[in-house]
Amino acid sequence: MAIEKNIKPNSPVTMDKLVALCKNRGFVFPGSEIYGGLANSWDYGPLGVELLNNIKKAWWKKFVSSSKYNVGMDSSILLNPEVWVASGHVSSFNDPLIDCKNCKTRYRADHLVEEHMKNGESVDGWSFEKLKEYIDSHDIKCSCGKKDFTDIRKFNMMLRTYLGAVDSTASETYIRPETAQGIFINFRSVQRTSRKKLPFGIAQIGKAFRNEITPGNFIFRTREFEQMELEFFCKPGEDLEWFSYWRKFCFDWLTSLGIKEENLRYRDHDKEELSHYSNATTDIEFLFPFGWGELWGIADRTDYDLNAHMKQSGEDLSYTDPFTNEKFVPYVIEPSVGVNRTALCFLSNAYDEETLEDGSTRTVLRLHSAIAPVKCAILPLVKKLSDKATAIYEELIQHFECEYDEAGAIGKRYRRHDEIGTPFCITVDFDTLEDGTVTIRYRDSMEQKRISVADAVKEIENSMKF
RNA sequence: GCAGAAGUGGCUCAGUGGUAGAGCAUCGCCUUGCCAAGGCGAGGGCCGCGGGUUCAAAUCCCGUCUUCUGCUCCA
Repeated sequence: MAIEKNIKPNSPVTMDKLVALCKNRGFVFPGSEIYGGLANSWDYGPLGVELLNNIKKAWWKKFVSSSKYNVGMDSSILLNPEVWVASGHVSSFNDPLIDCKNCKTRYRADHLVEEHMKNGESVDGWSFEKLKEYIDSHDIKCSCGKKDFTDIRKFNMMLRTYLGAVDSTASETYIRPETAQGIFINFRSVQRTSRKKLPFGIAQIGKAFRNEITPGNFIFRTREFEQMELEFFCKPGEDLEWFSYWRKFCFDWLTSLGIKEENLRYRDHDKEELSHYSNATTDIEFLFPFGWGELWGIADRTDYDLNAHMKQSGEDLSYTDPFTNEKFVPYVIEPSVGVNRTALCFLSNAYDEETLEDGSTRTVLRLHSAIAPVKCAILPLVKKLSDKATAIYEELIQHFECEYDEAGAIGKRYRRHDEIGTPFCITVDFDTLEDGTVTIRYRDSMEQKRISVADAVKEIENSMKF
């Protein structure tokens, strides 16, 4: 990245620094690197996968395990194509694209025709054949002067694949662009088996794929990404109340894990911006190094999805209130957040540089213990203490993620762990051989104290609560 | 897709026609008794790829690929 950007006045973080740190320390690598790369794909290394897992664990704990309302599920990535007809994904994102074979400029065929007709008439509903015929039979040229267009092709945001061994006989299907539909189509089964009464929610973590025209900003927008979604079903009329509830719940989850409030804001969509299915939508935005960006979308989807699936499938997805016998189609509140985007949020929020008294600079990731990939580093003060330190290391990895490092000066090893966000370092010295105590050193304050190994374990485990 | 920029060891880069370099990083040994960069040594590059010019190309020319940034678009 050529341009250094930093729009956060009091933070030293830039995208360049984050990308470099991620690559150098094993969080995130450019995808398919040895083959020259693949645009906007990223692979997660040893620290990156821990970070992602910790984020998912923390979300699941708050939204599922410790929630009295919600249950989890895991639906298939490949679904019957009818699902996407019902959801509107097949029809409503279907641009007719046409390319000039000469200069490679890309146009939207419908725009070309409308522009040529110059009467403000809409060509909505025209078939691709009709559009192509109009273009061929009229004097429509590319801006390069040539009239040599490709056939019209539809651009759909969904990635497609074929089920079945032979392409020609296989059926075309889609790779899911969101996890939500997998929940809606299982609504009845989950409700029946979990015996949940309204209001209740179904949560899912999983990958989704979108053929984005413009991906970018590192792991912020990629064609393959992971979502953490909750579909919360409630009675019509109670939806706006629950909408507010989850809106705040999501915000609090972020701040409880150390995301600074000044880096967060709500952005309510106004009426014109609302999608066709939504009553109300709020984004929780985070101040990324490149500017404010959507992190979490909380939408009141009304009964749109369940109705659509009822219509498409002919199945009854309504709910009967066991107390009143009232039968209705539930409304849905959907808080949806991207895992990868959240990882970028945590990294960016945690990144700090400190100038110490001796004038040197310390890079430190102030990650919450629950999120930090490594909770504790075990460091022998000098190599002679390796045996004892190794024994302690082997004990501690039974409790949480630890790293052992004996290379180089002690101060250098502290700094290495500051840089990857390790909240605690345990140093083994000669007193350890005598009385079993170690030095625990804190990433944020750089202070240290004597402690028994057992107490250190307790303290570290405590710090992971949120 | 368009426009701009860039591709030389893991990273940052120097090298503008004549045997591929530096710093940092990595690894080994020594040193090191608590906040990095002390000593010695080692590994690691078809200079993105292909073609051309030349006695000779990382360097000049043409093509191509890839990446990044911006734009178009966006549930």
